[in-house]
Amino acid sequence: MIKYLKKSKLFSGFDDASLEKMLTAVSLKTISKGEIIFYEKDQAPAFFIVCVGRVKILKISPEGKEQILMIATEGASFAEAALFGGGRYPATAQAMTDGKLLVIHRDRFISIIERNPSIALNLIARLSELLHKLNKLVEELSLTDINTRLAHYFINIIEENKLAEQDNIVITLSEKKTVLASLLGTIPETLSRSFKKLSKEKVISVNGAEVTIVDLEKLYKFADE
Amino acid sequence: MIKYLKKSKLFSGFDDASLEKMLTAVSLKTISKGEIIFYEKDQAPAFFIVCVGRVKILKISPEGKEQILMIATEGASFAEAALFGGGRYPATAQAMTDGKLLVIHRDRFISIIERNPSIALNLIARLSELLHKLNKLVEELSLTDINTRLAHYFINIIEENKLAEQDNIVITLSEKKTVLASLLGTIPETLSRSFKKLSKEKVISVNGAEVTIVDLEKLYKFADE
DNA sequence: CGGAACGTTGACATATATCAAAGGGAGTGG
DNA sequence: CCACTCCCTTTGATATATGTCAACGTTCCG
Repeated sequence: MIKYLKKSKLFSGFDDASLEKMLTAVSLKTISKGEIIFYEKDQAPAFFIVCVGRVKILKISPEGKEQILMIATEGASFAEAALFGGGRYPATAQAMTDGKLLVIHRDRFISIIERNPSIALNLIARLSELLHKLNKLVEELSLTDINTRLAHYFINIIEENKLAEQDNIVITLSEKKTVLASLLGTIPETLSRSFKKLSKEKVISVNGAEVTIVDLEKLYKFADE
Repeated sequence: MIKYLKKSKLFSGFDDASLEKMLTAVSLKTISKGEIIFYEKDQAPAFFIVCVGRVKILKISPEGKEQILMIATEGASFAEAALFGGGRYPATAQAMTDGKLLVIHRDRFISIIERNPSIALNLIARLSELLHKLNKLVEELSLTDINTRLAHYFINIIEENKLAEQDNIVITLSEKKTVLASLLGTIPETLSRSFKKLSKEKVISVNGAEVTIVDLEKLYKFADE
């Protein structure tokens, strides 16, 4: 399990001795595709790190519309914040694939960080990062239309992977369009129309899950609205 | 300044000796109504605690629509998360009234918490609380209509102040309706119509800034949609 | 008293959701 | 290898919520 701890953002950079201490707070859990790991409002005795697989964190409206808050991939942790504020999970977690999770148990973990400020600092950094992301999501949901959000999505990918220099930027969508719709706060039909719109405006061209950036400058212009 | 530190959530419960240590990281700042304390994307050398007055944290769209993320009242801290993720403020802060702020300087504060796990734990709790609130905001923006959001707003106030037992629940709005609109992710015209709708449905009755809950059960029903 | 900010109302525009239908693509079983 | 099914995706017609713009009344405060 130490191997997995090391791969996670939260505990990377620690020496084996520190990680050994963590082990008392950790167990392993196998998940299968579609499985609900926890429901919103469940009691929160633990948080998780993804070793293998992918997990989505989501909210569901009474009418059944789904808003994905984040997708946790390998090495990512989720539900860290549930340990403190209120002790309940603020959203639902569902496995998108089969996989394995590290389960970090609340009480033991807290007593560990009480004595290990550097772990606390890592956690603080992680929570800050989450806050930034949610901040951004709020901004997009409240202040921008879907075309803009889609443009932002591409720009993020381009910047994170430093693709801007290339001549031909091709992005292979890592999510099904249905899932992407939910990430962007909309539904597949609307997303499909947004793809069409950006295509018609000669900003991108789409072929299944392959998106070619035709006009990067225009893409930035779209994102600015 | 120790007095103000004690009043803040972040540092309440500490003894004077611990707070003395904090003083090396703190200075005082006077603000006047309307003043911009920082802009989104500014370099973030510090975070703040409100001693006197009220501050709003907001995002602005290119078209000028404003989304308030939170309103910091006396004792509240804001922009804590900016110290870590990226070092820039993720939103703009503006004084709603004249007031005074404690300014907690980044580098000194970090070196203090490196040696004081209990301060780190408090900070973690605070960040978790913020995450919960943003989570909720995302949910509302993405999944519910304005009538529902307004109902939620009232229910929150009722539950926070334990008003449910009273016969006649009267809420005096602590915000101008323009501000409330921005908090709920909408504009004054739409909010006004929402007030009207809830009034017509005999859920509330409105007289200026005084809102009387006419039918609590119905209010909960509205919030459930 | 007068002006500025706030609040409401109406007519209208627009973005997005909803509903219904149909076309692929991938995988399965015969 | 074909036929079948399931799920994803797209498209069209329509409904609805919310934003926009303009006008007017109201309150607040210098």
